[in-house]
Amino acid sequence: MNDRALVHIVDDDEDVRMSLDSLLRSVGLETREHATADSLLSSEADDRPGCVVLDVRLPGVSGLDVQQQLTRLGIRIPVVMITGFGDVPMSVRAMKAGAVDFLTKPFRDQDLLDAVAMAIERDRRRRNDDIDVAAVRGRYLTLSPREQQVMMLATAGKLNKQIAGELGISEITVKIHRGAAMRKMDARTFADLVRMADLMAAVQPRH
Amino acid sequence: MNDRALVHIVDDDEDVRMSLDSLLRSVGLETREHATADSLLSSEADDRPGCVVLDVRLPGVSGLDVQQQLTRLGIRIPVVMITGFGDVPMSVRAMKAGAVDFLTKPFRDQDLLDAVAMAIERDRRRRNDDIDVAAVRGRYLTLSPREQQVMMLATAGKLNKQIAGELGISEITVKIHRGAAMRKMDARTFADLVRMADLMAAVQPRH
DNA sequence: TCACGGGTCATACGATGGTTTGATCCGGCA
DNA sequence: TGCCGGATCAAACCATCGTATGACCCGTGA
Repeated sequence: MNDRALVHIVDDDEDVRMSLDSLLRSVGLETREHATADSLLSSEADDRPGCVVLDVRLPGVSGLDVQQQLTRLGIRIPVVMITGFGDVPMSVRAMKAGAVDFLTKPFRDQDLLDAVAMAIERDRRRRNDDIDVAAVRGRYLTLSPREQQVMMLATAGKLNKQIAGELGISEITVKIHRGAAMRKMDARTFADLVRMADLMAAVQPRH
Repeated sequence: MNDRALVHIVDDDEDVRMSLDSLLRSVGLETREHATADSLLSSEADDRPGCVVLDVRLPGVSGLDVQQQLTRLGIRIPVVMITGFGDVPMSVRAMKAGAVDFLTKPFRDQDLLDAVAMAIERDRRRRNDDIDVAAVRGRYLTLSPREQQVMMLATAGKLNKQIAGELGISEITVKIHRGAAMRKMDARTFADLVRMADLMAAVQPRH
């Protein structure tokens, strides 16, 4: 509901690319064509929702490896797999790796469009979530070290008095840091602050 | 790390069942054999982690339909699909529906054991999460209607004074309800209460 | 009829939270 | 050298929270 979506088409067969391209454009989607995996990987990150339509059979590397590489690079764009020579283990691997769909050629146009629509919707949601988390995290980084400490201890349920004890400072100083944290985090209430702390803790925590 | 896991084997071929049975028992897993989908569906719910090893080809219904039916019934036990006659669309449908894995016969014993182990681990985690949510929800239900209202408004960030205004009661009464909610919810701090409210809101909300 | 739980409220008190004013100290940086 | 942000603290003040005591009303069920 925000930006115009962009679909990356990765297939070494130019005819297939053109065909997919015109199909996707016919429903109002913008597209980029890539003949190789490198072309996709070297394309600059787009600041809008989108997905990748990825052929499994590519010159050099497999589409499955490309999918894995995207994950490894932290590029979490949804992938719709297509292939002319698919087998079950291949499709299962792709789906396990998070593919939105796995279509075997020839597929019906509508099936691809459905898969792409689903992928874009998924990306849109993920991006919105990421934006929220990034905003909170960004504000958190503007806090001074002490303010960050106080915020974490406070949202963990500690009283100002306890925080003061743990940090070896006076309670009045804790209150000042706490107030600054609330202001900088743009938290109207303490409940907001707790939720922001949880939001930051929910993602990222390298297990 | 809690209870002994239970694996349901659903296959109409007795030889296959026995073979799977002995394989799974050989690694210390407990099993139940089912020749039909109905046998599985009519088996009582087990109060321990487990999974289903489900043949796609069953007399009458398809394993895919059984999987769907489990979901529809709210039985969220993980499913490992196996089949002798699998094709890509079938495997994709199963994986989309949440299957842990989709193996085509003949498969290596180790592949099945890996899939089952993964499924059980997933179930264990889900069950632990469910237990936490159920415990909180259970305590929430012991709150009187007023106490529930006050808890929700408080965790939404409202001040006692505002809550009193919205409910048309005095602030002192709000404090009493709030205190009772804290006690009954077993929340040591207000931050705990906020997290409990979020935990309950996170699941269930039929979107 | 009585007991009980739920809901309501007042008074009173103490603990906790939040802000302002004003001040000191320190390290980095122009 | 002087400025600035970060950190520290005190005093004073007010708002808010939390709980205890005691009280009243009401509907339900023993």
